[in-house]
Amino acid sequence: MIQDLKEEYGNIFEEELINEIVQVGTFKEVQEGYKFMEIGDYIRGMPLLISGVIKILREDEDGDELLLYYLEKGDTCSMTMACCMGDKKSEIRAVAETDAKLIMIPIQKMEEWTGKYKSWRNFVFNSYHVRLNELLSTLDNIAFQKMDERLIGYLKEKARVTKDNIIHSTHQDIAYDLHSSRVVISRLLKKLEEMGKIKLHRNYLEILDL
Amino acid sequence: MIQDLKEEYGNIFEEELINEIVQVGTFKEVQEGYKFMEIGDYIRGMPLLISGVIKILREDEDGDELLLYYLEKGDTCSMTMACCMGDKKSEIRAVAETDAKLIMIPIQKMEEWTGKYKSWRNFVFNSYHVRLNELLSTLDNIAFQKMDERLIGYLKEKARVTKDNIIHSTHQDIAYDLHSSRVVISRLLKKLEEMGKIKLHRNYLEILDL
DNA sequence: CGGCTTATGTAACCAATGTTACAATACTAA
DNA sequence: TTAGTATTGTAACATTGGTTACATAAGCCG
Repeated sequence: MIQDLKEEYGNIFEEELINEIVQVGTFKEVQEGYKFMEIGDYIRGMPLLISGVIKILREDEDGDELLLYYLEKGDTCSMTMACCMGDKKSEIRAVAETDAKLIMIPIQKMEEWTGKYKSWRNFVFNSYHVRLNELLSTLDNIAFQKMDERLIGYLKEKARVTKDNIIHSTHQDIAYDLHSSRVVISRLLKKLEEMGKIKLHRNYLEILDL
Repeated sequence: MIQDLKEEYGNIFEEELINEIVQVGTFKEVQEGYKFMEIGDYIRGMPLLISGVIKILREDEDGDELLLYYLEKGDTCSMTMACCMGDKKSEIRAVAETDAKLIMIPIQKMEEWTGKYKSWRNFVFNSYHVRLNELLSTLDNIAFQKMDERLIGYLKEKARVTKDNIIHSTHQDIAYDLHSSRVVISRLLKKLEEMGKIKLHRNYLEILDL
């Protein structure tokens, strides 16, 4: 754990802070599909992602989903932080998109470290900053783009975070993430295939030239 | 200015911090329609809103707008903070929705105070927190609601922040904020009028029972 | 008053997306 | 192997929202 921590966070956190993290943090290794957090859950701790990808989803009252963004190594969940502050329930769902390693920090430490360590403060501010912009760009996509463009963006982003030009998703999976319907996604994917941009298979698809 | 400041922020900031703000902040009084910030502008300072309402807009590359949320007294602009951090350009446009009073803080002080004053730190964190949730809820509206529901929500919110059941907007104004077209908004407003929820006039409309 | 501008009402039409229904195919487990 | 299930393809249709076009009305200013 110390190894991983130093590798990912060594250059941004002071030695002393790293030591504290080692003492109070708990190492966690989870499999793809593991659900970290559900909407309405009380926050247990704050995650520092070491490796892997976590996807953050929003859901409306009918259970319709929408992918907000991915967390990658070096990221933390600002939503979690935002929730800690107000001692509130989670507004989002967090699911491991790939196998992942992370360190959970007890939420009490957040406030303490914020006064104590400048590097921690910067890290927290920076996370908020990044996440606000991420949310903004998600909002842009939904507000200003049509579904075909959103689909292309989704495939690119997914390929980027998983470092794999093969997208291991069914059409239904994609439809959920984009808050659309399976038929619509199948239709658009078929068009992309006809344009030579992707190749469709059962349960996965290849990105050729997006 | 000291009067206003103490009234709005006296109970959340230490005396000492208030004094610092008085020393380095500049008081500003602006009229409805005043444009604080344009997309691409470099951030000059951070606003502490004393009175009035500021609306925060997002724009896409074609110049299409979208209302993100309103800032009210006691609020500050997290987007601005987020931009300061990265020494970046503004991602949003800020326009006075009503006449407004505010204090501008030089951005250099942000970092300094964050280390020095716990109350400032909490304020900044809380602003991020509030803004993240605000953005989330904007996103919910766009992703999960239809235009008629969004329109009703818009009218309610606008009546709330302006404390006025008369909405002083043309249909075109509303269409811009909701990123829709005038004809669509006229159509939906007419429906709301037929349902007895609002009464339409030239250049304004009354909310009867939304 | 009479012409100009702005705001609103309305119809007809179009495009994008969502829905329903069903067939075809591929995989899975008994 | 076979029945059952999950996935994909596709057609037909509905709905929402956007576009174009034009009429009407209200306010403004000479």
